[in-house]
Amino acid sequence: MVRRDIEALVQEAARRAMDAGALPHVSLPESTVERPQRPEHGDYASNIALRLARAAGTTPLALAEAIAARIPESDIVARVEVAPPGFINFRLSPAWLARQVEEVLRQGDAFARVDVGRGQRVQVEYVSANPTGPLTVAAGRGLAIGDTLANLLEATGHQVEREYYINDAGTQTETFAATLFARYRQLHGQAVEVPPGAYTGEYVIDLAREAKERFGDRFLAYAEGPCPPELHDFGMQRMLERIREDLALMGAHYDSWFSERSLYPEPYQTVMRLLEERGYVARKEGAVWFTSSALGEDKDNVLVRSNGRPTYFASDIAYHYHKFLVRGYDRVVDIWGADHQGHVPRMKAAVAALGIDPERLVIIIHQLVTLKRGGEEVRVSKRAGEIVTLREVVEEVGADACRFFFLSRAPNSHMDFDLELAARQSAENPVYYVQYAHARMAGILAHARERVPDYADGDVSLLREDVELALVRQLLRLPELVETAARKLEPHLLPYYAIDLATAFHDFYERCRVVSEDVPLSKARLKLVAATKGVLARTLGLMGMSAPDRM
RNA sequence: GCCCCAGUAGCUCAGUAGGAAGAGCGGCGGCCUCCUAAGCCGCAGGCCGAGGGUUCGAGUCCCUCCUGGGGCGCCA
Repeated sequence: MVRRDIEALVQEAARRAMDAGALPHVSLPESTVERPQRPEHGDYASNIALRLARAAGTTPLALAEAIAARIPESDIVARVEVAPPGFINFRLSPAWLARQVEEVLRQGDAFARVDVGRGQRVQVEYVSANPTGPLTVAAGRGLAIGDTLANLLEATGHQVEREYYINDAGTQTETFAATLFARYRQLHGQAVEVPPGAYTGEYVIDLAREAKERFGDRFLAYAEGPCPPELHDFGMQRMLERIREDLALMGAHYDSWFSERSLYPEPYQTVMRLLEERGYVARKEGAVWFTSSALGEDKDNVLVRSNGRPTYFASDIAYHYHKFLVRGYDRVVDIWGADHQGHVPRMKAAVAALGIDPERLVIIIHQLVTLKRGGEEVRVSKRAGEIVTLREVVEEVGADACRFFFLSRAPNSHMDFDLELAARQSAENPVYYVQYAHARMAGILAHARERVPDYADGDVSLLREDVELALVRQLLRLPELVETAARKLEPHLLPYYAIDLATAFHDFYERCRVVSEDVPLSKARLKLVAATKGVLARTLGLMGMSAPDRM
């Protein structure tokens, strides 16, 4: 990775400066090299002199000169310059850059991999919406973030498991079942109301109709009681199937599906006993509480209701116990919507109470998606029935565009999604800009198959144009970007890189004819195109998007 | 009232462990005899919400305030 190579040169130069007495012996900052925004400042820049000038008792500029003069020779770097107020700027060697095309081709898929994870076991849990309705647009955002994060962690040498947590226990599922049962009875001509807090969406009526066809009137015998278990399970199963279909539409594939019910009686009972033994449990007002206020939280939280039934929070503690202590993940990443934000501190406190380092649990909160239609806000509530489903949006704008759009904003950013705009602007969506670049490359390679069938012996040292080398520079960014995005758990860096890469390619395309009368040059450029196509395809792959050969 | 998140170009948003203000869209003006014009080139557009502080240096860190979103259930 180039940044590391440059960093090593800087560190070596700094050590030499110390040995020469130009710099006192101080501990060197680990990371000083970055990519400047402006090309005049070179390909990489180190701020080491600015950071050490005070300790060295000299001016940043003088220290920069002292260090720059001691940068070891390297075939990577063509020029080292000192610039005010004390930056050391590096310009990469054109010949070395051109050679990297061979390197990218040789490495293939391995080029996008950076083994910093060392096989660490990481679980990524995302979406995990209740099986009480179809997936909403907000779930799509969680999906895009979680799925891409999982890809990034895999690319950085982690052993990744993607999990969907099925909330198939608890009050919400019962309310859902009760609604279904009421609808079922209504379809049989009974005058019953849906229960308070019911899921009033049309889809529950559809589901009741399905149940009626399948089961006839056999549940009417249960008239006055709660929803019959068989109908309840039927409803859950059908909703889950629906969710699986929606996920598949977005191209998400899970390694495991974890049922909340399966936490009972074990490991739930063990967890409750552990918390009790450790003194984090209190009984008051007929309920069992987790005494999180003793751990610095605002308040205590109920684990077991006065009616004897565990809360969602209790399930979640048992669930995380299972993740860490039964399955033994080194790290767990949960992707939650902002409506669960208040749940984060107590979840961390609970994990800590179980003796697990809370740093091992990373909870990424993504802000909610505000849906708009023609500038007007659309309220979305699963229970109230006004729903814009993820499926509707995917069918309207396509899975690739959805993913790209969801990924283009940092999880912490609020997001407006205007359905009309998304559909209308689809031709100008950056996703097409990026995919079009890939299709163009495929087109060129197809065109070349007849004229220059074999370019394996192409000499990449012929690549000397600015736009050619600018493209190579973009290719070399990918490993750095993958590492950064995985370390910071920020998948939104990928779409921006994809746009930069596509821009560099389009620019190259406009200025450089690839397949021409000049056969040696054609061969060299075909290698560049092939390398770029691979890098772009890998970038799109990390985002879970397709890389079309034709558009 | 308390807690979390955000406020950067007309709009939607980036800004890679403080370091040298960006992209896309929209606007205006150019470019197809040629491997895909879903493309390229140029122009315009900013007191980075406000005010203090730390620092050689702040969009980035700290404090106060303003605006918007989310939370503060024996719902999930």
